[in-house]
Amino acid sequence: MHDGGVLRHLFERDGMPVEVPTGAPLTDADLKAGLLREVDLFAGLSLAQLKEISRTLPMTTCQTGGLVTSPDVDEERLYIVKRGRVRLYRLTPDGKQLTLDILDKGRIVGRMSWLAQELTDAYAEAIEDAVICSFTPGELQRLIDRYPSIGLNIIRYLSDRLASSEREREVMAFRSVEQRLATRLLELAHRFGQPENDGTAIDARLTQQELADMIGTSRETLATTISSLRERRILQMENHRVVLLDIDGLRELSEV
Amino acid sequence: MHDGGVLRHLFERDGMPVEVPTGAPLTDADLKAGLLREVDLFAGLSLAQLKEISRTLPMTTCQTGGLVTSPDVDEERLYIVKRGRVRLYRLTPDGKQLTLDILDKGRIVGRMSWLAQELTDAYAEAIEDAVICSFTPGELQRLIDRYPSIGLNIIRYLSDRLASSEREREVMAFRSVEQRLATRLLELAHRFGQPENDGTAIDARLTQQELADMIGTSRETLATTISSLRERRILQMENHRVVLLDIDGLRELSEV
DNA sequence: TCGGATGTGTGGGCCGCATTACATCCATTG
DNA sequence: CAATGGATGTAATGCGGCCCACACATCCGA
Repeated sequence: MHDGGVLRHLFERDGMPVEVPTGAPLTDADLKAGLLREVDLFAGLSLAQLKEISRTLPMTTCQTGGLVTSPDVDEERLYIVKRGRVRLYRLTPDGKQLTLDILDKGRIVGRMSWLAQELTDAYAEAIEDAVICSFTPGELQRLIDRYPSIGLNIIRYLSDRLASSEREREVMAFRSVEQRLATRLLELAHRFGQPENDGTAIDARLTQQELADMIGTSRETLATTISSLRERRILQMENHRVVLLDIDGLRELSEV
Repeated sequence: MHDGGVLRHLFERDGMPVEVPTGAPLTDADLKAGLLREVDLFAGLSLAQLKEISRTLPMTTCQTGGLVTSPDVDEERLYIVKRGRVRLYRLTPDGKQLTLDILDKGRIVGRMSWLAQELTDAYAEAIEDAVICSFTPGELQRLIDRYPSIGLNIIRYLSDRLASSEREREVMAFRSVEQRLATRLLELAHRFGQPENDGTAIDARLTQQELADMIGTSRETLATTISSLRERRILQMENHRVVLLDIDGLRELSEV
């Protein structure tokens, strides 16, 4: 098993203060309002309203590798990613990880008794330096009372997540590793892809272990699958960058 | 593959009117309000408000085996189960089914562009005679405007579903068939169990195929797993009824 | 300069499970 | 009453993928 993550967890669990929502709070109101603007949760609000909101919300930074939150944190709180990327994952008793989602700008995680149970057993780790903003349940309640559209935005967000989560269940149940990998790479390309001379690069540093955790397989199996796809000129992968060379071929694999 | 479901789908797809929200609408306002009362969605509303609501909502019946709705239905609509049980499942291109959830009293499914994408690719089939009530997006919007607590109830509901869906992803990724079966049986017992002289019976007619679809395995593998558990005096299963004899043993299996 | 981490590539053994192929054993229904 | 079709039990076979055990490369910090 890949012990990096696990050991870090154990370490941090053992009384070490979780190092995270600890960065220096940002101060510039306009900057903060600008960041909020890109958040789906606040879609439909005016800039003035965003400034109003941003005055009250603490915004913190979290550096790569830090835990934004974990099941061990008792406090109920909702986190919104403003900048950077956060990996949401579950940890099995024997140390295996399953990455549930990569959250970027505008996405939310958290746990509140009356909302968002999702994080009950999931860890959230910054995989890039991230700017995070967070609420308590009370603050969120106030916001919803004042701006009802926020409630609707939450509904929309949760139901998107639910739809894709249930799609994943089917994929895990019936598809081979190669098919799951193809599916996942296409999705990553859709979300983080950028054209490159000879194909589409996925703009994220990914180790093979991380990819394996996303599709629920072992590091070794993933490596041989990648090799096979590389031989077939479907993709290439070097120093943590994946470049898709034959999107159509990949799509064909994923759809069989 | 078990073609019962598939053939029925094909049949119904081919222009046959989906036979479902077609039962005679119920008329007694008090009865309807009583049914609404048990629905989480309307938690927190007074009986008078429920009567008010029930006047406007169509309530229909759907008999065992009927499809409440399917991805082929274009209309956007939200369904609430009042009576009976509805099985929510996905269908793969090659005819395999994965049961996502069993919905009973008070649970909702549906698809709306601004809410509840969940049903985008899922079928909902009554596995017992059911009473269903449904909204259009407009009606729901009106209800939320009038009774904001409904919006919060939806959020709570979706986030529950999301949490359990993501738990399922982990289970599918890492657990053996026996472990998945144990986990699922415990969950079914929790939701539908009733004590019996020698154990806990699961109050639902379940074929082995249906159980297999719930945990994403084949009918044959499930049969041998059941046999093994039966030999170990952990459960018994006869004419579509499962009785758990050794809950602790089962829990031990599921937790390893 | 030398370990020690950390990431990658590959091969062999083993086992879980999908698949295939039957054989019962009902419950219908003609 | 046979006949049909659904649900069940079980055994043989093959393969995908996990686990283990390496060999190697790169990038550190001491």
